[in-house]
Amino acid sequence: MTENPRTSAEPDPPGDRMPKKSELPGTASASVMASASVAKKGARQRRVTITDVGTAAGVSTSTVSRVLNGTARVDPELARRVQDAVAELGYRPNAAAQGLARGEAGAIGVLVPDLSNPYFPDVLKSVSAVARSNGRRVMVMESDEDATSEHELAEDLMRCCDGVLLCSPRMNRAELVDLSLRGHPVVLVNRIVPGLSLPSVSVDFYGGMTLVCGHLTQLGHRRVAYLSGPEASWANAERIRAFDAAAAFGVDVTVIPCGHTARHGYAAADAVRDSGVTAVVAYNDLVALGAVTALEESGLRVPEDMSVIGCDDISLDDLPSSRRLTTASLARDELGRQAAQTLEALMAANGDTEPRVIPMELRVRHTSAPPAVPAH
Amino acid sequence: MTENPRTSAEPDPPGDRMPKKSELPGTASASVMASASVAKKGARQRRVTITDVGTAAGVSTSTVSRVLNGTARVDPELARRVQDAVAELGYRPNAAAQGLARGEAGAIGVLVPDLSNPYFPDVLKSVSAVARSNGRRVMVMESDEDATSEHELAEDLMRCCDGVLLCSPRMNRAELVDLSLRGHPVVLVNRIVPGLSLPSVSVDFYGGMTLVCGHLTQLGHRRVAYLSGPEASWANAERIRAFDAAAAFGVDVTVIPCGHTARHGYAAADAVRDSGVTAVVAYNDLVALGAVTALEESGLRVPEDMSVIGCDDISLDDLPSSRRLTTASLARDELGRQAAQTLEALMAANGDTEPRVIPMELRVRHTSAPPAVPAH
DNA sequence: CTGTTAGCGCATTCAC
DNA sequence: GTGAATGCGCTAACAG
Repeated sequence: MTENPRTSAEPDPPGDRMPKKSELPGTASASVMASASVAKKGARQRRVTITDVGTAAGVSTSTVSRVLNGTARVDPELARRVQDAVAELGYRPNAAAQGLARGEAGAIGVLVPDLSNPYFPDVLKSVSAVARSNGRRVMVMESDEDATSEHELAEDLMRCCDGVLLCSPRMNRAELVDLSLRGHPVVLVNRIVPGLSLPSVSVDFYGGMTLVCGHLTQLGHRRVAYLSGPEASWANAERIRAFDAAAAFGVDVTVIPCGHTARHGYAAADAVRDSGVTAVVAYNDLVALGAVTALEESGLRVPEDMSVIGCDDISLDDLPSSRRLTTASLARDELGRQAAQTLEALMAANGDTEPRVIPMELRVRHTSAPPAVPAH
Repeated sequence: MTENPRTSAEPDPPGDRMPKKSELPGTASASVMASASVAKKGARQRRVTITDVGTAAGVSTSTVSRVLNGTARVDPELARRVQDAVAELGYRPNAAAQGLARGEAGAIGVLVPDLSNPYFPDVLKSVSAVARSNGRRVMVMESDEDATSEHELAEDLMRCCDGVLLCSPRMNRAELVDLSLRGHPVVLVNRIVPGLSLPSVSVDFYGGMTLVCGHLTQLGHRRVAYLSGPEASWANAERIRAFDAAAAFGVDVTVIPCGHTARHGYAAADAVRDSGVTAVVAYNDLVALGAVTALEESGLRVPEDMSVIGCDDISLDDLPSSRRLTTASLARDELGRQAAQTLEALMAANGDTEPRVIPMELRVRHTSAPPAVPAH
């Protein structure tokens, strides 16, 4: 034990200090803590309302509302009394009541298929940033890659949020149409459905995979495997579409059903070996790294014996790996930001946003190389 | 292109089918789609309310409410008419109004410091499972390891949720006390604050690290480094406390300030080398894997030259890595389940739950071995 | 500038 | 078993 004995355990010694004025309301009057202490947890006492505040401050509820929301000018003296009362009573506005009266919830919802993939938390961060800058909360829900529950979750979200971001939705077209008919702000992220009137922001996976194929071709690869992701994934379909097109350049792509996790990639390694390819492209970086692991465990060298290419470029920041994965990269923060902005515009009825597309770039790193036995 | 040409692109060919009856309400009447189509997105038309349904069905709003909530017996004929009207109109209850009237939001909130660590999504899954089984939504917020914003986010959550789960909160004791005084259901996950009246569910990190130290000792290690996590982390403090105690067994632990991500671990590798230890314990698996990567890149062999031990055991399921990390493991789903149940009990006023502790187990895998030059 | 009056959409007493 | 009336807590006209 050399350093920093244990100071980090309790940032503040017990009872050391009370919250600073700037942190908490309720420091204006000496009786604050006393009245707060009354709020024992046993007695589910009636929450303090705006009326209580008004009474305590000797003003009407409208005035309280005004100073709290800055809706209109209020006599400084009254404002002070209100704020004191708020602090004194520990008043917090009731979100449901505000929502009802204002006609909006003050929150946006985000539905994602899988939080375990660092990809989504990253997107979420920038979504949250713009949402908060607009004074809105963010409500996250995860469908766990389950297309069945997704529609219901989306409905839930729509019921309690002013707008919803559907990330990589797996639900079928009909369900999407159903949601789009609600007249509720919804934007699609990474899913483009022809004929659907929903704004969308998506990544150019087709372009990204085309770059990957080009890279592989120039390296001399001819036979390539693709570890396919979730069946209902639009992103997956786009990647496959790119491989289709690549056939014109002499690239023969074998699609191997796989999945979206490292575990899936790990399990698919045998099939990759057996397929006789010299390179494999994975649905995403997680799958790719899983595959690399299994491939190496089975005695193959990457990239000498087998090139492995990922997608999403999550490895750099989020994943620990001695393998610097060659991958298709995108600005996840930009994706999140544009999605949130599009939704914001929609909610402001400044809609009619045309489909936005985030480009991909090829990142050549250490898992791609010419094939051991060049084609021709 | 060998298989599965592109069928997965659109699960349903455009216009192929409408939602099945079991999936969606609104199929009862032939005019459903027609009326739904009226809901153009441009005209922010008034949402259909329970009154509209009542009118359409020729009953009072109370009756509508009754059939919708199953609150009381209703004439089957009327019930049918109500349900038809609901379907026809595409009625969805307004969450805010329900919340206001019922006096509860129908949701619980979960605050986590970092969604990018697979640890939290895992916990979230089981929290969601029990919440949903209780008919409650789950609202997730991320503080991004920022102790400053955490208190505010928690307040936000409390305002719109019936109960809140504070996971690994970084805020200081005073802020925690402030929240605990609100008389609002809150349970602490992975943070124990003496004298605080909040129920808690936490992992026995102390015990876990003690096992790790024992393992290392028996292997023959005497000089060990600890890559320390966030300063405000209780879990981090607990780990350090265990190292303190381990000193009695002749283990000399050097604490190296580090962080909570793989990148942090990667960056700290030099310091580990320089410290002259034969083994290093990381704040978590992410950090450990980052360290392994850097260590190996610098020419050291793991575990021959340096043992590396993690914490949380996320590598197995979530992380791709050719390194099977020796680590301290816990049942994350159990942690989430117990936390959610404790909160549920609190909300039902069946509170007074005593602190729950989730045990840790040692998982000896491939990154720990006897030191190259055994002590003595 | 401020107080009074109406709802927001729904659940829930009450009478019938 | 059903409808009418009341109120949840708050905001937004509306008068003053």
